[in-house]
Amino acid sequence: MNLQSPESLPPELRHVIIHRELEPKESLFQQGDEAKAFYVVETGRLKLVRYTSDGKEVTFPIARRGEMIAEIALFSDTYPYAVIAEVASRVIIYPKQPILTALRHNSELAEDFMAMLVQKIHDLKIRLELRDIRAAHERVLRYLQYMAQLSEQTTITFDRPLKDIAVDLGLTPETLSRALTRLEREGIITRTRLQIKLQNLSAA
Amino acid sequence: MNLQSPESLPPELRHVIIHRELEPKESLFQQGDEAKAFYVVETGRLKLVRYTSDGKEVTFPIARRGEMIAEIALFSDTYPYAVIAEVASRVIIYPKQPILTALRHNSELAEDFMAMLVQKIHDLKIRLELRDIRAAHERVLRYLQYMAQLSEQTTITFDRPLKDIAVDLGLTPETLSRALTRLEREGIITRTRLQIKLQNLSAA
DNA sequence: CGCATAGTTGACTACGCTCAACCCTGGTGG
DNA sequence: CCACCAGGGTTGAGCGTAGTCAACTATGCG
Repeated sequence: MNLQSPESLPPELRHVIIHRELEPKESLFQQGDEAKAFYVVETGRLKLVRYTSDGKEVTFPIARRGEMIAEIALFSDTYPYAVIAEVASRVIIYPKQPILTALRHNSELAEDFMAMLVQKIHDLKIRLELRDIRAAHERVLRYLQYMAQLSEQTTITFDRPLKDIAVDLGLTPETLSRALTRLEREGIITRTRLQIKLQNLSAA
Repeated sequence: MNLQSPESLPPELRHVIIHRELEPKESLFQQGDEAKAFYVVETGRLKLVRYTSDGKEVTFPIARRGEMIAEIALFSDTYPYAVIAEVASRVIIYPKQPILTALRHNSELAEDFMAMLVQKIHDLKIRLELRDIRAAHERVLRYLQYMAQLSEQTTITFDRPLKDIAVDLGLTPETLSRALTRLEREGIITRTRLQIKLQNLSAA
């Protein structure tokens, strides 16, 4: 049972979910809208946009397939931010009341949901930790090590452009590029296009 | 019913929880230890430390009373990081199996737990968003606005030293100090010690 | 009264950002 | 098949700002 793959859900929940296709720039919901559902990304790439009281906006990327969007909706009346598709995307819609009811009555589902939340917390912490590493090349290296660890490989293949990785890391594409060439020059990684191989995981 | 205040818990859960006092520098658990419990901070201040494969360490502050620690333990076999008390601290211990059982059988408790997790995700996202604001004074201002919004006040009183705030914001104390004096000089805030008042929430 | 710690201020440095030019690749159309 | 174009990636030069180090002040506690 898994909220990321609806076909595994129990029938009473499976038939209340809807899919929605979004075109580039189309918004899934606006900041302040009534919180009616939470979502899971099926395909595409979206971003979260928050408008602050002084009118500026802060954005936050939502990239990965299977990522939850607006889980806060379940425990809040309105959305505290807007979500906008960056490219054509497809999401699963879980309407608030039905999913809350299902979570209450189906402990297995609730457990899966909790595990997803916990995982997300872990991911966010990692990302925040990375930001505390000032030196770009070290931050990138730590990121690569983390990715390698996840996939249990020493070679990482990116499924999206480096400039997207850069914003995830809080760097500009230029700085990321320089950091990678530096790591390569120092013999810590080798790379071909979007493939990067870590050389010696043990050494400093 | 609330995991942050044990007296509100049902008896079957209340009598399995334990409290633990930690002295400064004492560790709650080590990275790689078997995940036996998750925790909630009652008093004090702790930090999370992760040792990377190349021996360096990355830390992460855990400050607030009521904050959960190691919720990942519930869905993982080992702790992926260590937690160490920075000052004398006291935590509630929720042993893994009993709490998992309670969450399965008590949907109200599960809902409270999910709400806590969702809230934590929200907090982490906000913190991550703040890091994307490069200019120190703007980052600080955004942080102050966010704090003010939470407490629905225009005056913020800090319960911990500014240098702790600084690390939360990813700044050095010196830079935070300069940012605050700048905001004050520009008439955006006024302050006395650890009290800060936002002047005009509307203007840029 | 003195000590420890927090906070402030100053001078200098370093590193990431910005802007700009250029290369390379892949896709499209004549 | 080549010409063109668009986007990603790389490289370079210069700048700005946060970090670092150090000295000093303020505050609170024994």
